[in-house]
Amino acid sequence: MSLQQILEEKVKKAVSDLYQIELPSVEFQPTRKDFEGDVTVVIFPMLRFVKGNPVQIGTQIGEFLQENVEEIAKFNVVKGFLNLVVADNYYLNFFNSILSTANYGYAEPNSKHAVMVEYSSPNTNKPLHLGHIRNNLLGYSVSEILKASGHKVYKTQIINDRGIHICKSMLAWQKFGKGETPETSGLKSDHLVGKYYVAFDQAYKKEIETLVAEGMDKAQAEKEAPILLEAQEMLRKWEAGDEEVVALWTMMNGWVYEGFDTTYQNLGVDFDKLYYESNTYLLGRDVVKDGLNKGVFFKKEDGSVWIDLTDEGLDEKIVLRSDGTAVYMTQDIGTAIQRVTDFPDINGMVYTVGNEQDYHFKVLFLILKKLGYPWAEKLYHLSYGMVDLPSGKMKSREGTVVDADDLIASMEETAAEISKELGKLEGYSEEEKQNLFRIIGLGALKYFILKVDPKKRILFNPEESVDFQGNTGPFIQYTYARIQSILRKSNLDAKDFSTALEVTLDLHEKEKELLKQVQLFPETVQLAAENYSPALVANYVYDLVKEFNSFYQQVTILGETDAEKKRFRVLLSQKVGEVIQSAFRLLGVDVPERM
RNA sequence: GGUCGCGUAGCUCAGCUGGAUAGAGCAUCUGCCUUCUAAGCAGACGGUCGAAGGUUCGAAUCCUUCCGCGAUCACCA
Repeated sequence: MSLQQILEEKVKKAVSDLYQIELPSVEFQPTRKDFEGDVTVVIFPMLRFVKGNPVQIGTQIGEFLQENVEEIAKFNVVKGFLNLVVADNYYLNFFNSILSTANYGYAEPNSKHAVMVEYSSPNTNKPLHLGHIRNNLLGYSVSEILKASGHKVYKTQIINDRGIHICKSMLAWQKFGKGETPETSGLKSDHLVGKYYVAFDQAYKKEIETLVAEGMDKAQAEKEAPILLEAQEMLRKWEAGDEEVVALWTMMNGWVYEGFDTTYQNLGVDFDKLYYESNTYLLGRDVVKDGLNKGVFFKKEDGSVWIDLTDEGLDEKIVLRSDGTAVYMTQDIGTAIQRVTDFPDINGMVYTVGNEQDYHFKVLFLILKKLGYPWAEKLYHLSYGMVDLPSGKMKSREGTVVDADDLIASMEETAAEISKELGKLEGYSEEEKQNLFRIIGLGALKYFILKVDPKKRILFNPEESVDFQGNTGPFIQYTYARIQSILRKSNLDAKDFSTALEVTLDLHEKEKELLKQVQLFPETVQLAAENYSPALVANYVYDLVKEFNSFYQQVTILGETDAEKKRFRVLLSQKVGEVIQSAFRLLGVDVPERM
């Protein structure tokens, strides 16, 4: 039973004994730093039931608790706030109880229903950029958080491997590529494909210019530029299964996948199952026809199929074109159903997709509900804000993107520069150093992105890039490394680490604060899972680390002469290190032994 | 225009189901390495919580209106 649960009962008992009144609930909050105490009971809400002076009521309840509850050592009352000082041995007992707990803070694996998390839905015509990085990191982290909260999780990706965009890259390569391959060009394979996507756009723009110069109006030129018509023709050929086009498509998509794999690997994200739109884009059509019979959808005169959502305050939405072909919505309906078929145990899906698609998902979920799928109630759009540059939106075609691979590389370089300046790595091999720079560079990047509430947009300034000091990944990693250094020097053996501590120890104020923060970890994991928010984990671990550094500065650990006190401080440090590592694992960030 | 989201210190962000004097980091300034890693610690400076009303004993938090920024409202994805 948690402290708060114990106290809630006791406060109710106090009020019942003192005033013969049954309280429906009691309001607690952590005591503010400027007052003495650990937990505060707010008296104001009780005044509705208990008439009287809040200070007097608080004092009487405080006296009752001090006398009747062994966990309460002292109390004081300020205005309507009853501040309770919790006894040291309560915290020591708590610490003993988690001393040997592996994966402290994580719930029993697979104790909750299975969830599928979709993240990263790239187009296959260009390399990944900073926007994809946010998507990937968020989706991966939320998956790990859901796992830690007890869910079984399937990570998935929907790869948009068909459509006009990839045809543009293919056509430009055919026209201007002269048979260039990743091998002959020396370019990373997805970047090579991206190069031709840009080349297409340049050629297209030039053709429009020419047409406009010849007297055509701009809108018409944009529709009739020969190279665009060619690309559209190529898409038709692809849909018709033209061998040559399909072979080119297979080859160039292959290049892109190879490049994506490297980027994913560098980012440290992975997937349990892949879905390709080229396989699923026809899936939804039968379902739509079914829904048409059931009256969920209706057909217009031209043969197109729609759903009327005006009762829900939305518009009409098309689900099938007049020529019978699928739109985005159709294929998403199909994909959702396919996933439930493939993984019958899932009871919920999370779509990690930018907030520009809020409306799409609102409609998609409504349609699935109207089609009568019970699991439609358990769908969640993890909507996140865009990553913008000071110059505005990132645009691949115009080259104003922060490339994922470049960014990762530059983070590692910065980590290397700083490490070199600080010069603490004597004895490390070149390989160990490189590995460390990767851990730190990626840590800085991932933390920078994940600490922000997902729904807020991120402004990324490449000039200023990402900090390595203050509320940052490296700051937290540094604290972990310091703790490991203490553990190496502590000369304690395995038994010292597993034997329960004397509960008669007097706690230093900093030790108590640390224990309180450690105690919050399990509920933080649950809260982060409920809110699909890695930011809660990031902020939690930052507070923990700040608290530890303050403790580290003020209290000697290895220099302590009392053996039991020293052992406690080492063990406490070790536990804090464990929690840092566990929390960072939820963010997909590694921790170093030294730095 | 309709709908949705956001607006907190110069900048980047916290602030749980309403509670005490709104908190961090960066930047600027001041101390602290002959004790466990100074990527650190301690402190100073910095706020009409976009604006106005309302609910409440109490509002950054809930409600309404307005302002600003963004997204969306395609037989695009």
